[in-house]
Amino acid sequence: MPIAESIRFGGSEGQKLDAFREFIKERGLKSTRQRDEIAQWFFRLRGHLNADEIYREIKEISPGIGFSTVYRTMKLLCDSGLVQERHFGDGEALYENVSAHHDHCICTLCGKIVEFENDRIEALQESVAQEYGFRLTSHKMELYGLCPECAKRADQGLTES
Amino acid sequence: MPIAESIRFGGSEGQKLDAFREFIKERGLKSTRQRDEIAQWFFRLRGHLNADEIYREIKEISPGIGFSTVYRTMKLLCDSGLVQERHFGDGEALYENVSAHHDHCICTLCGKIVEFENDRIEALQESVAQEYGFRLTSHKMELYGLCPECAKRADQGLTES
DNA sequence: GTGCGTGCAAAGTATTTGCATGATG
DNA sequence: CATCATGCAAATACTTTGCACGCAC
Repeated sequence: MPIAESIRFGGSEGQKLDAFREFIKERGLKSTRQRDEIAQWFFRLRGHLNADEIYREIKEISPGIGFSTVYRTMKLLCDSGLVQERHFGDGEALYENVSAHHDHCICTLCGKIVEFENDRIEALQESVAQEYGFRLTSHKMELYGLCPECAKRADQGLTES
Repeated sequence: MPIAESIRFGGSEGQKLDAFREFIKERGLKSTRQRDEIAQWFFRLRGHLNADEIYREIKEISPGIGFSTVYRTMKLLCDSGLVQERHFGDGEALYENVSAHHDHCICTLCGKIVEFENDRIEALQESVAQEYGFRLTSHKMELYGLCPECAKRADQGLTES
């Protein structure tokens, strides 16, 4: 176990940065200014960003940086287990920090994303996996529908048509 | 409710084709040979196909067909609610017939996909959605891990390294 | 110094769009 | 016969790769 579970799930930014540096060293890779800057900045975030958003933000900190470095570093971060890549709806990759297990509720109208956790669902997932002999490593659960605001708006809209 | 739920979930191919034609008429669109051929052929399938696989298969039936027609028709089928688009792992779109609600267990080594249903999980999803005021329309749940064969192979492999 | 990392540009994928022609209601 | 659909090619969006130079170990 190269990176302690306790750090991977919910460690502070500093711990995560250390864990990432350690991961890099273990692989015989090199610690660079760009990798540090992206990682340090990203670990502070909450939410889901695509590659372009990350690139535009990180360019403020690290002006000369290239798009490929962002992709390569995000891939490294995913390999380290500290960050996860997601694909909601369309095929664009969104990155988020791995914290505790959590899943997503996504509004199909306004795109709002609510995160939630449910231990009973997790337990049932494990039992389903056992039933098929699968050894689980991760999961994704996405609930799609209308958020309270959009649902209300949709109901009001119904009276017009 | 333009298309009856009973047809959308688990109707026969013929019922689905009728439902699709009706959907097209409702939208003021036109019924064409290509749309019928793609729909009729696709409704008979089970499993998950990408656009390229669909294109290559449908070309056997409908030689002159274009890639764009496949994409446009699959999008129409998704709009009709009879087919669903999925993105497992990477960002490629996979299409599948909507049957009963079911979810997926995916082997991260060999790519095997097992489908399953679990009413208790569905019920919990509904209660989570209520908690946040969401009105659910659909969901995706994917469990990632090693299938029995790959898990066994991985265990044996461990003794070598 | 060696080898990996970087930034750029170019190449790859997967998907969408513009347009002239053809088919449908 | 007006409108929508088709097939092609070009365009787009997102991501990866090749390469020359630079930096970390």
